[in-house]
Amino acid sequence: MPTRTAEQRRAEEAVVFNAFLAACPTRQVMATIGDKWAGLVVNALADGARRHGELRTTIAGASQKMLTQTLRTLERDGLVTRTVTPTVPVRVDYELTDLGLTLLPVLRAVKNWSEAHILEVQTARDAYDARPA
Amino acid sequence: MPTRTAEQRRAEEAVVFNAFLAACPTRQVMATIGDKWAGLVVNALADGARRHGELRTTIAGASQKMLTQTLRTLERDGLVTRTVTPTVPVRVDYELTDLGLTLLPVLRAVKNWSEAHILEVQTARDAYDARPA
DNA sequence: CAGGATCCCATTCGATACTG
DNA sequence: CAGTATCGAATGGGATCCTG
Repeated sequence: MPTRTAEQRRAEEAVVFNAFLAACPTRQVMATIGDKWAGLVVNALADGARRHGELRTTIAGASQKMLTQTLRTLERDGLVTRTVTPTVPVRVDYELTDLGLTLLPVLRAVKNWSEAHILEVQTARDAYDARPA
Repeated sequence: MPTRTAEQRRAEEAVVFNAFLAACPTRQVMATIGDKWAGLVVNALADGARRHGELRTTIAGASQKMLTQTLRTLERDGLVTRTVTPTVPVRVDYELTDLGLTLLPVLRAVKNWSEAHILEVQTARDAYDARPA
């Protein structure tokens, strides 16, 4: 008899795999740009710097909390810069970094695929949902 | 005095925006491929059909529940096919559809960017985390 | 072998209120 | 204007048990 059952072995493999998964570059990036708001923010900054309030109104659906949180994440990842002008009241501008700019083509690729194939996806969904239970 | 305050107006705009957001093709697609497991599954199927159990061991980190759930989503979106062979025991194969295949270049684009820039991202993160509180 | 059903914890996100 | 803090609802995701 083996010292470990198949289930135990699988559990251990899962741990290893999850560690690998956490280190996977693609997943780390996906976790950022696949974020609900991050893509929209990057897009909003594509044409140049924007103030916090501008983004707030441009991306009307984001709560102030999520907007700030998203910007922090992007800033931490080196994709945007945060510039504070200590006037009264304070002025804060966000702008894509060079690294952030290189991300735009990737986002466009996703956007292009989406717009090109969303109808097929939608059709497939409708068909699936209309299937006999 | 206006019949609606600025806050009320913003709240209404947010509702409209969220409706728009839900319909946004890019977000819908991002919601699928940005999923924790979907990308890995599509990748695992890139070279051809795989059985449920094969995927289970290939993607060791996914619980059986999440694997099935992910496959259902992909199937619903028309990205993979699910083929049941009614032997005993049952055999189920999953394979990318033509539509699913067109998604591979997009995933590769993300993967390429990730691998090319993850070090910069990591460096930025370290610098951010090491900042004076 | 494939996968449905349940339970349950962790995280996410939104709404609200408050600070410099 | 920009940002932080807190609370509660909703969701995601894992473990386990059970069925055809």
